[in-house]
Amino acid sequence: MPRVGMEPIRRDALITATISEIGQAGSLDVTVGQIARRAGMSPALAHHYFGSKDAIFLAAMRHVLTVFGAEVRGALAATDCPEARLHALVRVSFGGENFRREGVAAWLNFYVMAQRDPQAARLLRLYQGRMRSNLRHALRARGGARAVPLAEALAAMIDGVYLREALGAGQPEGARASAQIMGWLDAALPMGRA
Amino acid sequence: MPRVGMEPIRRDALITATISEIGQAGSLDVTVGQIARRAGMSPALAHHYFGSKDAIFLAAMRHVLTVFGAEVRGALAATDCPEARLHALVRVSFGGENFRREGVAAWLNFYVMAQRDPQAARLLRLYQGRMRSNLRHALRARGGARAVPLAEALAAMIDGVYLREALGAGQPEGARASAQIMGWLDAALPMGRA
Amino acid sequence: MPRVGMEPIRRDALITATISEIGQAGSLDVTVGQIARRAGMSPALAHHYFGSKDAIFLAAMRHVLTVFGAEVRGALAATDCPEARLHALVRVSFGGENFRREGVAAWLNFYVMAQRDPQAARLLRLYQGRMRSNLRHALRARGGARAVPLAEALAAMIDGVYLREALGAGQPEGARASAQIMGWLDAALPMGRA
Amino acid sequence: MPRVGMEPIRRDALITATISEIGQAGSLDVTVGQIARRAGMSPALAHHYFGSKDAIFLAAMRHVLTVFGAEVRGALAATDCPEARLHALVRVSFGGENFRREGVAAWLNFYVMAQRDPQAARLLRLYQGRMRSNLRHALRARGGARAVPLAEALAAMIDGVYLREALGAGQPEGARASAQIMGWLDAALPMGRA
DNA sequence: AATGAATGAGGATTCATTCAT
DNA sequence: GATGAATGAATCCTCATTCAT
Repeated sequence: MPRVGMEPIRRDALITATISEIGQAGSLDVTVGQIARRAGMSPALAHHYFGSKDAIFLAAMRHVLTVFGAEVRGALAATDCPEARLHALVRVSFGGENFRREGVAAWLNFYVMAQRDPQAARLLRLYQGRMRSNLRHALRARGGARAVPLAEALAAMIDGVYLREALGAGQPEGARASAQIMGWLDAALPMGRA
Repeated sequence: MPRVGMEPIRRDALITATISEIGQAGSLDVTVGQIARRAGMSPALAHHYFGSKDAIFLAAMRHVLTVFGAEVRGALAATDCPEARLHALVRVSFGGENFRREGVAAWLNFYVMAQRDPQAARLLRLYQGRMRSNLRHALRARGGARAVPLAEALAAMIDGVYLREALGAGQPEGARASAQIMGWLDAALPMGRA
Repeated sequence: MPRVGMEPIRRDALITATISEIGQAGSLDVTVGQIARRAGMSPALAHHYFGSKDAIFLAAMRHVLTVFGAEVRGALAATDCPEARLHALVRVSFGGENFRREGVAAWLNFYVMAQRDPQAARLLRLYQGRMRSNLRHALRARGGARAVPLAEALAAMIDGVYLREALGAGQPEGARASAQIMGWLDAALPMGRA
Repeated sequence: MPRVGMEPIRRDALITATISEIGQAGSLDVTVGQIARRAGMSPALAHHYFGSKDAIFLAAMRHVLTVFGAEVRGALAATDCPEARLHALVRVSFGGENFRREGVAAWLNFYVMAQRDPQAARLLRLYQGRMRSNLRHALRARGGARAVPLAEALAAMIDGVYLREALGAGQPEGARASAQIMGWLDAALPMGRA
């Protein structure tokens, strides 16, 4: 039953399956067979479309970061108020697609992958750079000269909370995480302080 | 040339080798053979002493956390001043044994392992619990009622900075990391504020 | 853009591509995909036309032998002088289509194929029989009763030199090979000796 | 039932099995599994001892050439008479270990392997060099200045006859092959002619 | 006529683990 | 105490081949 134009469908299915499988396994110890089965095809087809297991992983990672980037852009487009943009950045980090159990685990494991794969490292640095830059701009109004180190700190804290949520026994809860971060931010940098 | 009383020596050698291998590989994709070779023995002997690969990993993780715990205790024993103890906790987190390249990678991967292995998860939660508790006590003097959420925040931030350093292109730098954390803390909670 | 009457064109393209690929690989370890790609079509079409990989190989072998047979006929048609015909047989063996690097490798590998495939063996024996017969006739004038064993010897030697050239580091050189063979022949059977 | 000191035994068994398997298949299309099974062990053990399939093939080829070299030395040691040495060289080429059905096929396929593997090519050139040198020396007495080209021709013819025997329907017959070669040699270079 | 889609079968290689010595 | 020997199970990947379009 081969229909034409399957390529994008198959690729998407494989990427989704990869993220799910990594999320469920909690590690990159996932076989192409598992991924392919979840995506409803043979392992051979997975190789046909991606060429190698690493390429599949990389595509999955790129997908996660792309989706996240889109969400960030979407959230920032809604307002020009620096304060609101700051909140949006934090909220987006702990909301949406990439904060379900699966996504969190996948994300954490991409950090691991980046230690081995230069392309993965590049992707991750790209994400980090954009996040820092966004935070700096949003903090400028409120933090003035302290915006730069504060952006750094905020970014680190977001990752830290992410890590904790990834390990928590229960379901990660985006709202709680966001609130936590914003609470700390308000403590460190009361509004109208600059 | 089998000698008596080799057991502790062999075990130590294996644990050290495990941490080094994980650090070098940047992931848990490390074979028992590699570990054993680095430890100067046969894979069979490694199994003889630990029974399984997972047991070796777990022992290595336990070792890292034990050493870290000892360093914390040592640092806290030096003073009763809450302020100094706070600094000590942060400094210890980014200094000593577990903040060399290898140690950082191993640490990060133990987080991964904890997603799969309940015993590893338990160990990690133990460490986290102790760290939170220590931070809370040290913050009580300065933060009063806000000690609890602030401890949480500080702990998360420590992990977040850890993550960033693990990924940085260069060598992780403990001093810089400590300074960053303390800077944030001073911003959020000026001395003598409570 | 399927056009009618493509069959012979496609088949020829595939056969040529097969010989090139085998020549380049230096062995029969050549995939249908490689052959088809070089012939400018999909692997599926290659199968459509030949039915199986073995059939493709066989057709290629048949082609090589057919071309060789045609060259022999052409060379022999030029003269009736036995001496000239003898030279022609040798010259043709080391000249033309089948003595370029590719051809030599393909030829050698057809010997290998003949060890497994009865049809290939039959083809090869056919070629050998014709060659022997031609040599015998050409030698009759000069060698008399010794024509039969000498034809055998000459045939063997042609194959032997072929083998050496196939392995030589540089490009196979038809002229040198021919001269070598004729030198031996003149030594064994001086002209006008019979 | 692991006994110590198995390594040489296993290696030998694998080499022998490889030659047999190649001989039987008539090509290098032989799996490590087949070889290992015939050698009475698991494929994993075969890899343990040789590291790769190519290494197994290479060892087998080296073995064949080594045995052949030993037989040559043995035959040449028996006499100082150039004539006898010449006969010995030819006889050895078509006798002994390497002229059973299996050996012939293996030999032919090593030629193929040499087109792909530089190490194999080196081995083969070594054998060819030694053979040529031996033939030259043995021919010097009889052929004088013509020894060099004649050695070349003789070497080529030996290979050519080898090829024919490899393809013959029946069992290769060393005696017949030897007689054939010597007959031609006597025709080209009658004794006492130089 | 032509091809993208799809897969089953197989093959090299790795590795944790066991066992006899 | 220590290790070489040994393997079963898995895993990635390749490829000839088929099929619907």
